[in-house]
Amino acid sequence: MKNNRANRAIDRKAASLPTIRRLPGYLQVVRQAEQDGILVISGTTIAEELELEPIQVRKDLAVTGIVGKPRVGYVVKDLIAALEHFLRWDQTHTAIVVGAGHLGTALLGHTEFRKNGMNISAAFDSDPAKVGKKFHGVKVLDSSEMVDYIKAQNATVAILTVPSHVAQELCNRVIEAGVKSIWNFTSLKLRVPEGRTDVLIQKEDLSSGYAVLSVRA
Amino acid sequence: MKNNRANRAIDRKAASLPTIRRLPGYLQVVRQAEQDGILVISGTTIAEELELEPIQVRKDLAVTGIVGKPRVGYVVKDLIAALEHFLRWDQTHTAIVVGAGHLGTALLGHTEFRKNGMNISAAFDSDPAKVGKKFHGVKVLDSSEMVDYIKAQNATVAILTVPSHVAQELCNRVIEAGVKSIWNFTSLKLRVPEGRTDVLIQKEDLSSGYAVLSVRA
DNA sequence: TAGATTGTTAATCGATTAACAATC
DNA sequence: TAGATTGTTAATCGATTAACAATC
Repeated sequence: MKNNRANRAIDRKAASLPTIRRLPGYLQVVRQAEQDGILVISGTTIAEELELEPIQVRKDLAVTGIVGKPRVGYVVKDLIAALEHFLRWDQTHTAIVVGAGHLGTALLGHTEFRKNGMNISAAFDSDPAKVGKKFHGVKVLDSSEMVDYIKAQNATVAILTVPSHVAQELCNRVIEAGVKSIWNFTSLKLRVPEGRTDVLIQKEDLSSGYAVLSVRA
Repeated sequence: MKNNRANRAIDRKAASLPTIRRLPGYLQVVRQAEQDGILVISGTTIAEELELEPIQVRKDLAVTGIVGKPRVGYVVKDLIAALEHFLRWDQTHTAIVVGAGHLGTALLGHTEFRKNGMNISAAFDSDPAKVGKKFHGVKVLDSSEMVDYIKAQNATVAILTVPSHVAQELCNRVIEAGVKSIWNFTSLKLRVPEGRTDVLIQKEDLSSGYAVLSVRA
């Protein structure tokens, strides 16, 4: 198997971060259209639904490789497939939740993830009171089993919902065990070990959202 | 009392959305420095901590009105105050959580919000099994009491964690009752009633983060 | 056909980065 | 003083928006 990033450049156009972040919104609208029995949808329609500019929608959709029909729009079925494929939501990613606290268990119940290819197969916690319990059908295992589990199950995604003071250490451990993507819900900026350019850390920052809410209100 | 937005323009420089979103990160670093007994901190140091460019940190901090000392940096105590004031985190905002599901109750336990001026005083749900319960010290009340409660408590923020299909209706109801800011955790794009330019809806989008994680991995 | 929509190429806008004088 | 850091002004970079020919 060759380098993933290089291969990807061939079958995908480059997409900016803002574009990538808008794609799920498009997918949601188009999936809804499919539910409503609509077969073809125009960029203009999608734009109205999301209060965006039609030109922005067209440009964004273009990164998926979808080709529309002038005068008509995009074939709904094809557009969904193109979006899902570009997002890699058409394949299963095995994930674990690290930290079975309030937020961690809430994410276990988030059905939307599963619909989009992310299969959370276990949660881990060091609290004996939590170990062995099940939340939303997902079992909480002891942290000491985490590394072996990641290797055995070939988990590629770790969702970090632990207290800040243990976040970096657990980050290191999941990377060591083979995790390729870390979804960091802690308020701490995490660092990847020196030279591990194959690992991605995505920070999910509630305080940023709260800042916008506070300042713009 | 005069128009808030107009007043604000006088004592605050305009800040771009990206800048606003980075401010909580700076605040976190500087609060940590204070904890460590550090009295003065340079933009360079903050930048290193967050893996940003020093010039970006300086430019961002400037929006708060803080003035640093060449050769030295910023007085930690003053910088914290400036950031908190700019973010309006130095005053209390009364908030309610609408929808006491997994995510809603998780947010009730999020202590960081309280530290930053957001006081979640109640949660609302229409499920009789949930009404009357307490999560993390916050009571769940019946949805039918919501409008009266917002008026009586002068709640200005509503955190929406309800199923998509009831989100728009509840959005309308909290606005009607006087809420000025809605933090929308549903996957639905919400609309404010015609002409209500005094209401802000901030979408908190887990699927955007997941998209970045999936595509960049 | 007439007209709406796509997709490309160019223009604009805004955020980031660079350069550098001022300063403690 | 020497040198690190601030804050301002200018340059660059990248994303958004506009214009428009192609097309079904």
